[in-house]
Amino acid sequence: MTELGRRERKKLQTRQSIADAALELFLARGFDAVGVKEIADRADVSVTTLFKHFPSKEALLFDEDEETEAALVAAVRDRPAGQSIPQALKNHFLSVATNHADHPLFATFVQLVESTPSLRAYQRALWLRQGTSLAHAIAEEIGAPPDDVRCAGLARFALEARDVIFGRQDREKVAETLFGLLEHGWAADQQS
Amino acid sequence: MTELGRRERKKLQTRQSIADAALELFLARGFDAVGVKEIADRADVSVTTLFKHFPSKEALLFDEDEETEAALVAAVRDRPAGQSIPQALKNHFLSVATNHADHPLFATFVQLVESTPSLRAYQRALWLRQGTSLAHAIAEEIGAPPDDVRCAGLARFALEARDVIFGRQDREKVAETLFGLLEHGWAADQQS
DNA sequence: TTAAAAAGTGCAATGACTACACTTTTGAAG
DNA sequence: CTTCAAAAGTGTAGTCATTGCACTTTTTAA
Repeated sequence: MTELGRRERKKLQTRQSIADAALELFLARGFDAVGVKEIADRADVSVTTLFKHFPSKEALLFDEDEETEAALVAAVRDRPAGQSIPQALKNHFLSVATNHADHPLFATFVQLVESTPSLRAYQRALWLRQGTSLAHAIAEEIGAPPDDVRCAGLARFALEARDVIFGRQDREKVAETLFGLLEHGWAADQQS
Repeated sequence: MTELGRRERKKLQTRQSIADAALELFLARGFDAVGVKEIADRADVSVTTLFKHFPSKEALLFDEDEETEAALVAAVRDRPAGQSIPQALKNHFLSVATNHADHPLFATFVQLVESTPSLRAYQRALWLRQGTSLAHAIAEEIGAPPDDVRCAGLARFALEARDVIFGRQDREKVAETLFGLLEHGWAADQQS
């Protein structure tokens, strides 16, 4: 199933070297204080090659986003019977957040992103893209047309809530409050 | 009250020339196809001067934002008695949207922003900033502490809703749906 | 009248990103 | 095993937004 030839392996390895170099340098000295050239040097590739693997400097930090998106959709689709969609999303975000809190690097990573405007913007853009997939997943789940406004709205509100949740310390309580807000309106004239 | 000396007047005039030149060129040829140099030339100022008036190329298009923010806060604060806050916000956005729909330039402007990623990102960042003022206004209105999570959430959801609303044609219906979602949750354990 | 603050200028630099023309490596077909 | 086209990588030179600097010209206010 995963038939990777030498070529593909080397390519992935190069990509990984670049991403690793970037992460280390960014964490050590901050996003704006590190130039693309320096990252390329440390990964022992040319700047041109770096940009063949990543579309922008910001992208160097955000790699595993198909997984994130798949997990998000799965959280909605595979939620336990009887659980509402907002509930499922709330639980998903909380579990992701606490999972990450284990990883010691992660706190630093979040801090880096939060403190760098251009990274925040980039991350938001990525989330927005996930918004449409999430909206589709929700729509399918309740048997609505894929571009249903209600579903699109819930999706965007939920992603917005995630943004707020990750920025706070008292996640549990915040999540409860925000998704509570959505839960009632969602349940009002919709079952599931 | 509005004591503007010659100096201030000239400064404003320069600023306006730049903004005008930028708007014309961007509308005519698109954001990415117009260089800062060209704008400066048309406004008959140096590039250096341009950047003394505006912090970035994107900022050339978004000028009147203190007004926007003030109007937003006012919409909440001065809403008719008995009207809920989500209702007030919904009405505000709809009236702004239809007001703008009159102005023929505005449709083109919206189109320009929607179709240029870097402009969308910039606009979102501006809205986020308004989010905190709006949250404060809401909190004050219901007598909550200024950093109340519930209010911050409602504020962000509302601004998100605005984003969706402006991107659609059937604004009225969309607004009804989205703010309906918020209305119920908001009313659930909160009066006003 | 005059000196300091503000507005504007041109120049040179930085840093992200791209186009280009080039070399090396690799997969696969014969 | 040879060969050859695609893929991966390189270096150079460029564009474009943005900033620092040292400078000139206004404008204000004492």
